[in-house]
Amino acid sequence: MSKTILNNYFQSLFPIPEKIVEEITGTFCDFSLSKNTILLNKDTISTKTYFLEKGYMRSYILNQDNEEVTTNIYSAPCFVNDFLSFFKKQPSKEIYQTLTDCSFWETSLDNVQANFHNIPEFREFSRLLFVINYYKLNDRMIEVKSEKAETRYLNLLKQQPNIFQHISLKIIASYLGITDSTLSRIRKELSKI
Amino acid sequence: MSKTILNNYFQSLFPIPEKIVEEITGTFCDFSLSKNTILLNKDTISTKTYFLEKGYMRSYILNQDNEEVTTNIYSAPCFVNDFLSFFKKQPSKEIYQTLTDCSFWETSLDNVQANFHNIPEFREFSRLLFVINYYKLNDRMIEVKSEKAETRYLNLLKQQPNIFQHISLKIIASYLGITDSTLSRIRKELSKI
DNA sequence: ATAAACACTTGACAAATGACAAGAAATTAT
DNA sequence: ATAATTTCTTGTCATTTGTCAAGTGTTTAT
Repeated sequence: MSKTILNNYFQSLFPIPEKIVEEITGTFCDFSLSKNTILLNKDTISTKTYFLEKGYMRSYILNQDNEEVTTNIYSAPCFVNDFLSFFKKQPSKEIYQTLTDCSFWETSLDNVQANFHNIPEFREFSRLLFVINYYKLNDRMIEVKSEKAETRYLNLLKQQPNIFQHISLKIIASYLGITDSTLSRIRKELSKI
Repeated sequence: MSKTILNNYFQSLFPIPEKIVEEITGTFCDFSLSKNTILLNKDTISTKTYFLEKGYMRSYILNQDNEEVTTNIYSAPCFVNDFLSFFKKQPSKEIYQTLTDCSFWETSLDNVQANFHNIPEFREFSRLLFVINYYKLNDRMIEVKSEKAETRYLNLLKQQPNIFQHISLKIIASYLGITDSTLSRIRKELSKI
């Protein structure tokens, strides 16, 4: 299994000498999961960091009424982590589930720690990954507070058109913070124009 | 000016030997701002990291209609950072404003970088700060998507009762993602019970 | 091949929230 | 001390979104 995609991902955020990238990704192992499989369940501690090389995933929580609320959608290539669970060794509140067949790279916390403390470039990379993730989440937060559902749908359609080919509208609706009925009506309205 | 509060904050998240904490905070300088002053304006690059020792702040953005949307509320003691602007040297999209008289500690990116690469304990501390901030933001995201305004208000009242003594309801409403009229009605309804 | 489960749409109605305007109360500036 | 500004409340009405239930078409499991 070639590590090209994984290695390129490291290069894409931050210029890192190829030798160092190979040192970082040396401990990563690959595996695959089929559609609708749970990668990380709630109430479990995440012991690995995951890189999604191919496929689509989501994370979701169950609210008081046991309804699923999609918290994030992941399209490869990207890292998939429950930061709190992985770094603080706490039980995850969210469930991470594949939405298509997926292939991954994983490595352990020990390896991440070794890289974090020994490889300056990896430290910078990790921090950048945090900054970018935080910023994306913050943007979504602003959007959900200040835009109505139709605008949020249109933004998503523009920013991640590919997910509509692979993920059900029910899940996309829950990601947008609306019901599937409402999303259906929004799409109907927009199709009239 | 005593660095006790600042030093204790470092100790509170992660056990760090006192000598090392003093090494970390050695480069921090203090300053004060009066109420309703802008600490960091939009379209500017954040060159400092800030620790709010005393007082209350908020960050907000201006939406298309030039309305203020409060993105975060800060109550001392805590770090106040625009991560993307500070670490990626990009213009900030948000405005950071004091809501009461505030006192701060600040240090430069160069100092943060030196600590990040030279002091393992600081690296761990920084990462933990990111993890905690991300997790809080994620929780708020889940809340705003799955709870109605009244529940969000009650949660805020429970989790941060102190802010209601220092921050106007208009700003709190905008933080909750509702109008001040709606917040006023929610409070009226609740007071009846 | 058939049944079961799921995805999507739609209708009728209810609930939540916003928009706008006006007024009272509190705070701030001069 | 007075005026100006801001904060908070409240009324009326419109808009957005949710709830529940039903129906159709598609996918999945056996």
